[in-house]
Amino acid sequence: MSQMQNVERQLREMILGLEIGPGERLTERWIESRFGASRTPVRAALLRLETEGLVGRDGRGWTVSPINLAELEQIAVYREAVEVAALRLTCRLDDRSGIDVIEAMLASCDDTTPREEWHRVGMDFHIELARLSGNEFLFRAVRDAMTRLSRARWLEVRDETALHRAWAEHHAILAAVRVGDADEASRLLSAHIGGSRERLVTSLHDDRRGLRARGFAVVAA
Amino acid sequence: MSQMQNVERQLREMILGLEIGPGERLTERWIESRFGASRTPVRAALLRLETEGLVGRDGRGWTVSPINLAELEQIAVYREAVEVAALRLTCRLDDRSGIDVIEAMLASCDDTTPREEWHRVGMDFHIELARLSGNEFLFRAVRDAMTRLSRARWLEVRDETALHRAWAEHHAILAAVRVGDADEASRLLSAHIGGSRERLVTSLHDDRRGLRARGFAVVAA
DNA sequence: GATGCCAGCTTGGTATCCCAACTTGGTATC
DNA sequence: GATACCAAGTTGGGATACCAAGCTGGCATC
Repeated sequence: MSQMQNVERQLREMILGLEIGPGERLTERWIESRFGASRTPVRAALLRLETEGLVGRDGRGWTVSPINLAELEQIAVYREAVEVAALRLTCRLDDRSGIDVIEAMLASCDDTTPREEWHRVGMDFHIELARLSGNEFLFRAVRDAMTRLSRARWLEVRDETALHRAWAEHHAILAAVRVGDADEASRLLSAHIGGSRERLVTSLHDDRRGLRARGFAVVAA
Repeated sequence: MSQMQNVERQLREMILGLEIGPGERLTERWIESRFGASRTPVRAALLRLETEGLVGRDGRGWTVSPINLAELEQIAVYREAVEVAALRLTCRLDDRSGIDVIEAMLASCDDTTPREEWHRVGMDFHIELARLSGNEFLFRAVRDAMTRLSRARWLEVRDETALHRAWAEHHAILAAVRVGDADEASRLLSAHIGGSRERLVTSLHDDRRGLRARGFAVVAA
């Protein structure tokens, strides 16, 4: 593994894992010493992460992108458009056996599974579902949207009931895809994403004070 | 203007303008000497252009992305999803006066306008229409898709009639948006994009031999 | 004590150097 | 003539040196 990919991967993990807080300043020299790399791979990593929206330029200098409420709502609209489009493509495929793999993925979570794993699988559900469509651009759009959302997603599900409801919705979507009912699958997916957005925005709004107290920059809608 | 942005912009223009042929190899050192910059900004530019899909890695080394017929078809599906989503958002806005600006943009082309300008305005129509939605992600998705299509678009319109028909469709879409008829606007836009895809693919298929003769790499569907 | 100013430090941007991996061309060997 | 092999060159990845701009802290001035 090259240094470049290494720095990129580790830095992304730190940002997504909130080990570096949203809004925090980053200096190339700090990253350099933190990961034991020189500035060349550091800059490459920053340029990449910038296109993912995880870091941004702050005049001179770099900043971990703040959590932006308005942006999260826009992403929800965006992902609904691309996820539904991908889903409709998938429903028209002759071979939809790929949903079995996704079904198995969902089933891999049980009561003993740590919360963090549920989150990851919940995201992967949407990503893999989009991948089934075979359209590389729709897939990437969903993957990138989920990446951007992932820092905020840990806020979303606190209670078990909401989590299990989401899982039931995932299964229902797969069932509709299995029988090729594009309209029903789309309706379910739209509702699922809408509900997710709703919970996310509400939860984030409620927790803004707490986030700010932890030093995280949160931009209001 | 910093060197970094300079190299990026000039290199992008050369690639989009087919001054560097699809499939051509690029070396960092050649770009360096060509634009009188050092390798640092060159590499920053390449990393950027890679995320735009204009250049790619070829094992070790860089290559101008070939024109990929399958990719173009996938982009057409992708852009239809995001453009229609953006259009529907726009139709729900209270203030849709932005379409006047777009209308004026269309009107700026007449029989004396060079062919290249028609192309640019035709692309900008879709980009600006998406911008009206106010959704940054849908807007960027459309802009990036149009960028990727732009190298192939010059193939599309040879005859005047097809060009004028496209313009008529543009006007019809705007008219539907103006009165807030989302369903009609979406239908027209979908048909417009579908027709565009059809002509593009046909034209590209017919010209593949010619493109290859010019040394351009073209990947079949 | 408030304020203006300057030296020094920090920062990202750029240039340049080094290196390992790979390519290439020629050559010695059979 | 075919082939194995080696030397020289090329390439991208990485490290480092240097620079201009901007920030900071402290000192002189009022």
